[in-house]
Amino acid sequence: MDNENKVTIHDIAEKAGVSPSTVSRVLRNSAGVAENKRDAVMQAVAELDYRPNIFAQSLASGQSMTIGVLTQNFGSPFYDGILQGILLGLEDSDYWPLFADGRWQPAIEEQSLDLLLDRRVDGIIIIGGQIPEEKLQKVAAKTPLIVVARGLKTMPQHCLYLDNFQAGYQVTKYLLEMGHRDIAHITAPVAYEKTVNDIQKRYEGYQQALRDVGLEPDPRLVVEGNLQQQSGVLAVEMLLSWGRPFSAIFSANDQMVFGARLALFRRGIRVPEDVSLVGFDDESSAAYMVPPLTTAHQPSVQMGQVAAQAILQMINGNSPDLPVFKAELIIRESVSRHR
Amino acid sequence: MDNENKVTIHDIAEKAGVSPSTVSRVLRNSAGVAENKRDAVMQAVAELDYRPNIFAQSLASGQSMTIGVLTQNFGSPFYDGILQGILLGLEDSDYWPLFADGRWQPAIEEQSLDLLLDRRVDGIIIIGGQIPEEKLQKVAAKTPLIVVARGLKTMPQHCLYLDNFQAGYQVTKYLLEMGHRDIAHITAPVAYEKTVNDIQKRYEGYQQALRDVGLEPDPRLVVEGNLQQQSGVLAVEMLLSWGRPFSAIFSANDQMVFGARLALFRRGIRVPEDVSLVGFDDESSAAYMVPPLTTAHQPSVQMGQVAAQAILQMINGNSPDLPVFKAELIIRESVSRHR
DNA sequence: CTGTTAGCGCATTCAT
DNA sequence: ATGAATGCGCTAACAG
Repeated sequence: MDNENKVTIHDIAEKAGVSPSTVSRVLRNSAGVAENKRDAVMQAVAELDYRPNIFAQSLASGQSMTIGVLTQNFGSPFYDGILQGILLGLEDSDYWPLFADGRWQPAIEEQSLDLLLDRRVDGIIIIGGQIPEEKLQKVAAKTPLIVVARGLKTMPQHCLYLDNFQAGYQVTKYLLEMGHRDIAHITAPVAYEKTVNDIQKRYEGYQQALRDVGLEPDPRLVVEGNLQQQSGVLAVEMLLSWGRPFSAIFSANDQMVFGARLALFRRGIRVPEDVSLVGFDDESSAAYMVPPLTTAHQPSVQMGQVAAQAILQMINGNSPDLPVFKAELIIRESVSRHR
Repeated sequence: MDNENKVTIHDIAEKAGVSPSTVSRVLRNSAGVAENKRDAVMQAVAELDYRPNIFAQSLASGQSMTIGVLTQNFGSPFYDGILQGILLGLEDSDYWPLFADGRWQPAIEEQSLDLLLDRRVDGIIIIGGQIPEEKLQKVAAKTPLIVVARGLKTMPQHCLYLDNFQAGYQVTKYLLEMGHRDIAHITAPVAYEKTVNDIQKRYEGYQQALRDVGLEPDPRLVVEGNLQQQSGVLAVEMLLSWGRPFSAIFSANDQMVFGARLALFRRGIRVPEDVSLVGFDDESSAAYMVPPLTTAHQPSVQMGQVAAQAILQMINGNSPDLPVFKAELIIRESVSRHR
């Protein structure tokens, strides 16, 4: 049942005329070895196409040379960006990512985390999710841990996230500067609060921006969706039915803004002539909507990369300083100046 | 440096009053064990929270219980769908996927494949890509292999793909039935032929459909893009500059159709009143474009799931029958009846 | 059915 | 600097 060439460290030791331990030394660069022997070993390795057995290595060394990565959903643009960044950040190291998908389900998430731990990963990167903070603390006590896209109160030194408050503030401020006063907001429901408090933060930023210009946030301008596109459609329907006039909509993510766009289209409401639209996430298709959508870009790839580098540092016993990331407003054509 | 509770099979053997091998037997279910002993073992396992050391298991058994998955690009909708399917298909097994990203670069791809092999994966699923067929043959000779989204001439029994010819044919036929006669097509350039011959197949299906109703394909109606959105914009510009009238555009993927949509918008050409539009892939945002886009759905999740199940079968020594998948036309509002 | 005995392939002492 | 010896934790072949 076994495949692979079965050449072991002994074979190359024999061929190079040295002992197995010496071979191990040159391979791991763990001690000085005479030049000529080193060369002989390298040559033997090349000739026999020797591949170290990673299980034996791990068993003997106690390290798996893998980093567990727990994401919530393959196929989500923001999360995928982080994954790509992690791949980038791990590229020049000898570590390999081991991915697991929590599928937004707490039970699956915890189970996946355990499986990752069973796989004896050397470090763990968790992207978002809703695993209880206590559990994460336990994990962090035993294994290097970085949590991306989620701010944890009790363990900020493990978190890498976007300043969502300032992001929401910034978007709203932009709309205000464009002359809008009646700005609707599509957010996520209270039930999601713990999960995606990112979304709540954006909402808070929105409120603060309004207050800072003397406007009181109007609950009739705030709708809750479930972050999916379809809920954006419903959100606009809801908003319209409430009868409270608005000249702009700020959606907490791009998915819902897509739905909002469609709903407006169905109603014959023009964008941006009648209503301006701003999303969040800078999904790639946002730039190709009709009209192209203004949105806020999250540096997801960079976040992933930083996460990977940070975890490598932690594995080496350091405590990296983790930056807080900022969103960047991407101005396109879905916002017009209001009167 | 080591973490994890260090309870080994010996500890639980001792606690349960049996030998280590018996413990192994009940854990692996590899042989009959007396009820009482089995219970004692299970209890000890639970009490001590025993976690088998996977390195030792792998070293001793020669199996890694992992499936290598080589994709081309995290964040690509179609590929991500396949990944999700693989996760699903592996869910009830004891195997775990090990992902690698080839990033569309042949060199990286081959390197990733080697790394996967070094990790001693028990099977490999390769999604698309352009690793030479000879190399894949070598790999297949040693390790169970499934290639998804790529049809290989010499090893069809390892391939899982969509019937792209019939898909292209079907889309074109639909357009013809809607009264269109001047149907433009956005495909991928010859340079991509080996890589994504999926795209070529769609093109061939397009041509055949035309011929079957007595129309000769007109080269002035065919443009090449690079599969990215931006190239869809350019494609339409090109088409327009050529001056050959057309009433419909069939794009070989959704990304480019998004670009095409934007280009038409810029030119003030209405969809579908002036020009009908059909994409391919059924990206989630296609349904929320203005107007919602007609496209062809590839059962990517299902393909991934089948791939996973097939690889598990191969690992068990069977040769699974691999189905050929069909695309499904998703009719939305971007196509109108022509005259 | 069950305990004993050998490795699996490598890293790492310990001597030299 | 380098070889020999030991063990990582588990599975499997071997006896009984």
